[in-house]
Amino acid sequence: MRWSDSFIPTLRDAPAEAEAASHRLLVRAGFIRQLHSGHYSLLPLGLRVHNKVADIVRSEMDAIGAQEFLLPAMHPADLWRRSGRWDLVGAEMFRLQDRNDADVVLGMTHEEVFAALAAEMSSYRDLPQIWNQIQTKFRDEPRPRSGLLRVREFMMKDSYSFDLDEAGLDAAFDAHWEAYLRIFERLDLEVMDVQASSGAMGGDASVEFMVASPVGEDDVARCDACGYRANVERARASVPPIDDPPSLPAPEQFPTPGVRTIDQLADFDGGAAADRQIKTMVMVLDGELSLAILRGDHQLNLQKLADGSGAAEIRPATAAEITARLGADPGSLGAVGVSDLPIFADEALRGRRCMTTGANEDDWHLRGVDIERDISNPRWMDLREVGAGEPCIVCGQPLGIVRCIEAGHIFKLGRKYSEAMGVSVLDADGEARTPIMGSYGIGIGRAMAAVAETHHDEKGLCWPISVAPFEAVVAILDLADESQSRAGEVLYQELSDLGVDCLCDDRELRPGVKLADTELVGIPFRITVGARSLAQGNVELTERATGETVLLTVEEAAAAIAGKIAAQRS
RNA sequence: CGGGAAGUGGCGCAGCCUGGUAGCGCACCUGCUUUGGGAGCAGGGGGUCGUGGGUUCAAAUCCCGCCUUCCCGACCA
Repeated sequence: MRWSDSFIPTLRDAPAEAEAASHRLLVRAGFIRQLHSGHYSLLPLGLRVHNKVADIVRSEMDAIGAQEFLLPAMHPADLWRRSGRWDLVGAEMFRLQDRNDADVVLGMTHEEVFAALAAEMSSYRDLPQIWNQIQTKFRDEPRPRSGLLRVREFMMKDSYSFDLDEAGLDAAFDAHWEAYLRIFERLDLEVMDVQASSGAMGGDASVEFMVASPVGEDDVARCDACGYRANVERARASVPPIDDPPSLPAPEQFPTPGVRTIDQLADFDGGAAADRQIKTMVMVLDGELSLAILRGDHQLNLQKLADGSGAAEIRPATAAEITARLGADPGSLGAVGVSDLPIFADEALRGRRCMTTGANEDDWHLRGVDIERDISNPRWMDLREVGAGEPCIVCGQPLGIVRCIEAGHIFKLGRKYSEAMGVSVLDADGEARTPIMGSYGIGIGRAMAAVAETHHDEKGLCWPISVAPFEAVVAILDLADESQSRAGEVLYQELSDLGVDCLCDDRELRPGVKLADTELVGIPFRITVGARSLAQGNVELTERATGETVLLTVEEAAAAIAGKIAAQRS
């Protein structure tokens, strides 16, 4: 392709609203443009990269025996009612009516549609199956952000496995796990496969593929010593035991004028250290007021509460709700004597005695609280969020917390959707069986942004050859110079004939502009054809990633470059 | 949805406080010169100042409403 004929609108300045490096650079280098919040147009260069990412994903899915489908993006509401997600999902799903006032949705994922198709299977002989597609998903995100990293309309490779039993699911799950690691390796993304919360998708096992990046939105706890790693929504650390003094015969109320926080109570004369306090959080779980209690110096992780309680929707209670029900303001709350609300207790409180907590009366606290004795029917679960430096649950070494972009996620789904859609096959004994499903996703545009995020420098993007918009660019510095333009044209032709995905920069611009543009766009190899080297019969080969330049004779250049590129392809 | 910021030509910004009919850099068009790291000179085109209302002789500027975008928190590929 010729640059002079192409639409590659590069910008010297990035739009003011772009902050993430991938966002700024993809806009500046002419890959994407925003249409409105969360919806981006892929320009020709952007689509080339997007296609290459999708091709890599597709080839690895093919390699594990997945069959590609293309399903509708618009679904009848009925399908989502059958799975229960019409009510469950809420505002994140785009919903609309057709001309007959029938409810329809824009698919945010395709479990329902694939499961509906799977209902055509009738024998165990039809299993196992792995079905995938690369399709646009729509999600009315509360907050689109960071360019392609979080959008409302995006291409996702989603695949679904159907197996007769758990062992089959395990095999499909592991096959995807391996395939995903290969995909991210080919994208030159360093991913961590981490234990994750299954969240709203349901199911029991899930693994996320995380790319470390400050612009990510997830935190991963990682142990460098033993390799333990998990999303903080799921990660656990060991909590050193605390030696409690003997308890009082019963909780004792004492005045604490003005004390509203854990810290204030820790400093208060007659108070207690944070790790000897019980923190009481009032949350609304699916509309029901509930208490979550933790050690005073521990943080509640909302996802853990959601997973542990099974609630679909969680929010902190408002001050008004709290006062109406508990009779005190936030800051003086406690679970002692509360018997009409569900109480979720963090494991770290188990067995603790002689603790201090709010009395549900402003300016009063209780001391001498013995948890098992004084708090009625708590449901024990892991609720606390791990912090950096805490001892690893496996080996005891300090954990690190790393900010990450979630690039892929695989789930063991279970039978929720196959059951809802009436998928049933007869097994070898003639018994009806509901196949078990797995669900596996990679966001194509997000992966592209993650590559941009981790492959750039001050000059611009720096694509790995596997997904670069072009593998090489021939930059003819002075078009007016016959010998340069002739040599450049020949080289461009030879490289193209040798199968190199090549761009020819034949624009009549000053050399500085052209060189800066190729660097901004991030093409891995630049062949510079200019008077200086050409006088000796040479052209220059510059590698974008390293800036290294070597001289090659005009005659040998094409073959040498093609060889070099072939060696780097994955 | 809670908190913060911002909407002036394609991009980046100034002008607003103290109202007087819009300006700068980059980009763009024409000509000449220039040509190995974002050229120079000369000429030129392009803006309902997000939007609706109000105040005023007069509004980009002051007041009120709305819309949109971005950033920080709760959700996800």
